[in-house]
Amino acid sequence: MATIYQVSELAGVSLATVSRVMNKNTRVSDKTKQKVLDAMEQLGYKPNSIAQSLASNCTNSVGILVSELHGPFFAQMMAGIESELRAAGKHVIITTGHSEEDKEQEGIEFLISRRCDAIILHVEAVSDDYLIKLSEGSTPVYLMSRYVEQLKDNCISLDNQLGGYLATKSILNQGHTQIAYIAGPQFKADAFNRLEGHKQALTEAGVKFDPALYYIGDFNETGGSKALKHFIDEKLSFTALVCANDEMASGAMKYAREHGYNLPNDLSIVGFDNVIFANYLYPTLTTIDNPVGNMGEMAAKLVLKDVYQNKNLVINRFFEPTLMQRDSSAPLIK
Amino acid sequence: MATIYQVSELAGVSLATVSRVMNKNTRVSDKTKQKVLDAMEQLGYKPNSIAQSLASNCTNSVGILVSELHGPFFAQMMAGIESELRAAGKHVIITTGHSEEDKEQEGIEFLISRRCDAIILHVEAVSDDYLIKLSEGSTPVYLMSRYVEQLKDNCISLDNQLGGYLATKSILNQGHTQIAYIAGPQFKADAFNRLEGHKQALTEAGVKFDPALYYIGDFNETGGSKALKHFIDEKLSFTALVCANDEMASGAMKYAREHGYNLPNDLSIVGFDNVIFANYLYPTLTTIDNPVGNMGEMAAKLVLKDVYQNKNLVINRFFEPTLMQRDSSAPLIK
DNA sequence: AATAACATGGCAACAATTTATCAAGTCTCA
DNA sequence: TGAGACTTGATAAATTGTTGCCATGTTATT
Repeated sequence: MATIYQVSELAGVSLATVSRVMNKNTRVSDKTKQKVLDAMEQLGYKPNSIAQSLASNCTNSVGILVSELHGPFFAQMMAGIESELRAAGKHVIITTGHSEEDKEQEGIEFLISRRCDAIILHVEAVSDDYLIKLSEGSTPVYLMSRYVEQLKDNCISLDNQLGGYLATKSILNQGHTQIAYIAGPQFKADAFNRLEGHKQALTEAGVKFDPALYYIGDFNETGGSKALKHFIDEKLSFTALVCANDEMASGAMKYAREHGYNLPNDLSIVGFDNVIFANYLYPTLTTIDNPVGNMGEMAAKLVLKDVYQNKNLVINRFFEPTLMQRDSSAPLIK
Repeated sequence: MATIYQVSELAGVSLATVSRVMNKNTRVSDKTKQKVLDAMEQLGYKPNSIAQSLASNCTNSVGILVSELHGPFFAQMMAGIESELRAAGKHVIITTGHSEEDKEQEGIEFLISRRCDAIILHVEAVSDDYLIKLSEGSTPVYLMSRYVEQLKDNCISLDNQLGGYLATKSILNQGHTQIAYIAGPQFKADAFNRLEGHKQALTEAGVKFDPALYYIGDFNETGGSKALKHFIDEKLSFTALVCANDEMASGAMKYAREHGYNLPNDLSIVGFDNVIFANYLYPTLTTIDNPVGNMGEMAAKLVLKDVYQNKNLVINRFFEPTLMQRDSSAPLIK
């Protein structure tokens, strides 16, 4: 690979001048500039980004930690972050945390040891205190879908409680009062807040939250199937089922169908996230739209603004979910 | 951040000794080793990976280029690659190519300019010649789901033709002979070979390939809907529909249901890839299992073996798809 | 013609490691 | 006690840039 020295030699200019052309700092005459650019072209010169990083103490890379690489939720988030950063010439280093405290910490340390200019985290197992301490270090930390008061300027969050509220409210509005709820793991802030919203809607409607109609799933399809099996095996009476995400809703739908339920007449089901396939289930899944792709883009913009001094970016740290009424939920038939 | 100098000072040993401890090359007495490790611990020393890369000409990073970040197919692939590399202390830099020639080239150049130790590509738009030329450069190139004869040692591929064959064969075995086919974009090798397999199965069964029952979709859900609409609008007669991937199959299923079809009795549908949600559609989708996660792991192993001298890895460059018979396809009712 | 402004060269310091080499010291064992 | 093996230090070169400084040369302005 060609080095800056070879470029300066071929162009017949000094090393400093080549550097000036590259960094657009000081003025260089158009003639000289062209000579240098031609030489670069001819040699196929690409600056060694490793050496640049060492000298400038800036790696042009942003670390991302997500729970899982697969799954439509994280995919949309990463796509949002990547497209925005890529357009600005930055790149992403992606790691996974698997929602386990030690793996999340390990992933974070890994990203920091790679000297990322900033890290964007979707962490679930690590404590608030750890995050606060972490952000006192030299690497700027940004949080997705998690709100920590002391770090509020660096949080991009969704009003999950509102989402949970909207989901249950839509079901209540359809006349249901016997409503089962499949929650996500309660150590995950998203899952906890969605449940809070569910309770809020119930309270508001004067319906008592029934712990028997509450089950904690794992956010996967199988968790949804298991949960519904549990409710049915317990011979509980309910006409609607609210799920903390679409995967569990689809698992529950499958189980319901296999056990003779006619959807949505026998059971109304609502999901959360509005992942792409929610619209291709049968019946199409009523769910809460989670603008996770936009949130990813916004996180990237926030980094570009804070860390890379990209001034003219308008930042919105809060996103609101909306109801997507489809066919899997319907008015209660008396 | 602490440097190696500070460690050597605190430990009271020379710089060379610290380096020896880190790189486990030469023997160092246990006593000295412990002193050094203690000093590192105390200072919270993390080697600067940038400087390491510069000096050792090895970045411990592998570049990955996929078409899209979202979508279950790529997610599973990336998850496979990442988990394997991560376990070996390497990390991944991920970029997208959007199946467009210039974007793919740009992405590749980007990864090379970051001095990745190797790059794993799932490219679709770029030519074979370009790839051959590329692999003559100093960065080792590996190809996923694309077979180029001259680079065969660096290709991890699926027998897509066999997959296409199996899909159509299963439908033929159920007595269908009027079979519509929704293909993927034919410049994509995967899509092309799946179609070849389809034709092969037809020929073998003495059924003529009917161009009228052939439509090129875009590999997305909407493409599947559009294709089926086309067949129906043309008033063509067919009892089965084979799709080149699961997304299009799910789009077609949705359209069929919305237009009064009773699945699978009125129409048998088969997909390809066996993405997770295929099993949660209604009816559950008969499809061809594509072990893309395993293929990702294998690509990572290949890199570990070739580039990082990890000897004891057994490499399998060819994968075979298998039929997943589910409920969306059924014997023809006469 | 004097002065200022601009363009460029040349040089050196710096970033944090790896790698190599040579010399010196320590220890073991016969 | 002396040979040989092992451990460690000291030092320097190499990696590929960035950055800043001062000197020099070239134009433009008044």
